[in-house]
Amino acid sequence: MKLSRQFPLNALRVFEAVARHLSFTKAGEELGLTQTAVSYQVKLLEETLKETLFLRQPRKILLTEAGARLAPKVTEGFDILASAVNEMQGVAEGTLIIHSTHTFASHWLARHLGIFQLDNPTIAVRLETSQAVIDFSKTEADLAIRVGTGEWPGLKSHFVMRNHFTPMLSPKLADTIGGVHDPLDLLKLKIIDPGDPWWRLWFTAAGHPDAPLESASRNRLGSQAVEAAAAIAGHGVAILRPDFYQDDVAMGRLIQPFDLTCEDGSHYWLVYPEARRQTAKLRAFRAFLQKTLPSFDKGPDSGIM
Amino acid sequence: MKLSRQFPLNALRVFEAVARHLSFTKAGEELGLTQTAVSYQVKLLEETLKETLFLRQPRKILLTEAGARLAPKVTEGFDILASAVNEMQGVAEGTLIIHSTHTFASHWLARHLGIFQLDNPTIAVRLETSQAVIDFSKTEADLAIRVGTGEWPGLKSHFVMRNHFTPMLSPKLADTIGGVHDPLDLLKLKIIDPGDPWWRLWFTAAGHPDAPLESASRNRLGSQAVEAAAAIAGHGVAILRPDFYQDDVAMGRLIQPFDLTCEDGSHYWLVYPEARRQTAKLRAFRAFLQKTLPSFDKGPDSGIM
DNA sequence: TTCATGCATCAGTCCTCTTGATCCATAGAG
DNA sequence: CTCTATGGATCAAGAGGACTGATGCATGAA
Repeated sequence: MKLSRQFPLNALRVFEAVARHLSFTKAGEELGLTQTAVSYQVKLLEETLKETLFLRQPRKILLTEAGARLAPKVTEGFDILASAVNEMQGVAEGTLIIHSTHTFASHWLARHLGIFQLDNPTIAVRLETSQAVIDFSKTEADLAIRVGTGEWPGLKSHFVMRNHFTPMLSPKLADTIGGVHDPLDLLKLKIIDPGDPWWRLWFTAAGHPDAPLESASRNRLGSQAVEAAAAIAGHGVAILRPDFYQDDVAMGRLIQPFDLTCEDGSHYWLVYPEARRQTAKLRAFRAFLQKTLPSFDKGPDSGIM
Repeated sequence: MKLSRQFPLNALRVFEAVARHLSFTKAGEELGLTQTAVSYQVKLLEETLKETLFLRQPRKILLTEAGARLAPKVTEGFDILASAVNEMQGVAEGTLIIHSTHTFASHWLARHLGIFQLDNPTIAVRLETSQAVIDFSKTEADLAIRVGTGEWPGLKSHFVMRNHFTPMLSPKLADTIGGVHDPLDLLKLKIIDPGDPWWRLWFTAAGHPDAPLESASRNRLGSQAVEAAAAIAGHGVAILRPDFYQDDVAMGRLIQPFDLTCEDGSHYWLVYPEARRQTAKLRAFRAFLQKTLPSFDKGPDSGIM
């Protein structure tokens, strides 16, 4: 209780309202307090300052000289505080901070965010990328795009898209072996990061669970972009998310030899703290995904994509 | 508790300190709170604003963008509030508001206040006169000079001077009857306000309780100055406080024919609310009276004057 | 006179605020 | 790499402050 005694801010706030209305009762109405409470607070302030602030005359009150001198500056002070809070909230509402993996950011968000910004010209977007799973309490972010199962305690998550993958390579490389027609053809080429579990999953799905793959332990975290670059350069076959490389396919830099795609159970999700669900910018972003992605919020098992 | 919920001012104050120190613990020390209390208040504010203000990282905290935007303006707001209170108190301490009867103000205070102001150049004096007994809760005043018995509930009173009186008249008028040598000589002249009870008291004290005086009921409240003016103009004999007319005596405009003075039990007192006893300006004023008036604070029965 | 208005006072209640203990994560020292 | 110090979060408990409703008082208006 010490704080309120050192400097009775609430009493000062009540005083400010009373000074404006020149009425305890009216000030109480403005503040949602009873006249009794107002009287109490004013008295408290007067005792703290050791100055009489109001002259209580029957049926009306007047400011003393001290009170009259105090009131305008107090009003100014509270105005600044109020506007500070308002502006802060306004600005905060007007900036959307997105954390995403580098891959998703560069291959999907970067390409579609323009639509969001056209639809929401008042919202500024800040896009941050990081491979690590961010902690909303330690990092400044309104939302994040994460890969996982969609289960994170305390966070609300919406399904964004499946995280499927399939081998991709440059058409020139395919030509060196007369084209890729069978999954096993791939083994004639250099496999980029053959230790990636996705390879085993894919070959298994293709009916070749025993395909001879080196089982190096290297994790592919964060390297999909590098692998893609290597594949485009013709250094080998990479296992990639085809969605993300449609441009490269269209430009003839990559081909997807098989329709077969695989999944490992983890997908892309939009996540944010449960409590912020209702902010305008979040609603706007959800609406944007809804409009742009047919699969949005439909769960990993319902959508086709 | 409603006020603090609508807009948690104390939490804002805590936030301000934390933002300056970038430390919950240090802010707590500044405010005289524990780290726990600071943590609680910050959390409260964040929940109210629905904005994270600090990023809690191990062994240090950072302001979020929202927090960084909020902090400087909040500091400014509190600075203004603090300076408002300080200035108000400074000004209030620097102004002494005296309420006095018109008579005492014009005949004693006006003549001696110069000394007080020389001794206390930092204190501005505002002198208000009124016949009515003022109510400190309804009128703005630091102290008052009152006539009475010295007993007022809730007020501290110091004896200032006896309220004695004696007949006074113009020397020219005295000459018209060959000088005033015996109290009964006065009856040869016009008595100004013969209904004034002071006349009866004085004649009784002079050994003539049966002096023939008209017993008009008119009260002399506030009219001493008028009576004096009439006496100076030679219109008759007035019963006055000799102290207040020493100048007129010195200038030959009035004479006090008899040394005998009377009292009616009421005297001049300095009064002020008990609670304000220790303010600097009140101490200064008491010291001034002490220095200037031998009778000050000695009680009506001890002093000679 | 009687009524209406507006503040002060009082006693009681609710719940905010604060504390102290404890836990946890990390940076830095050795 | 282990150990220690630092700094914040969490928890339960308790004190005391803020608020309410009823009542009283003084005054201006009808």
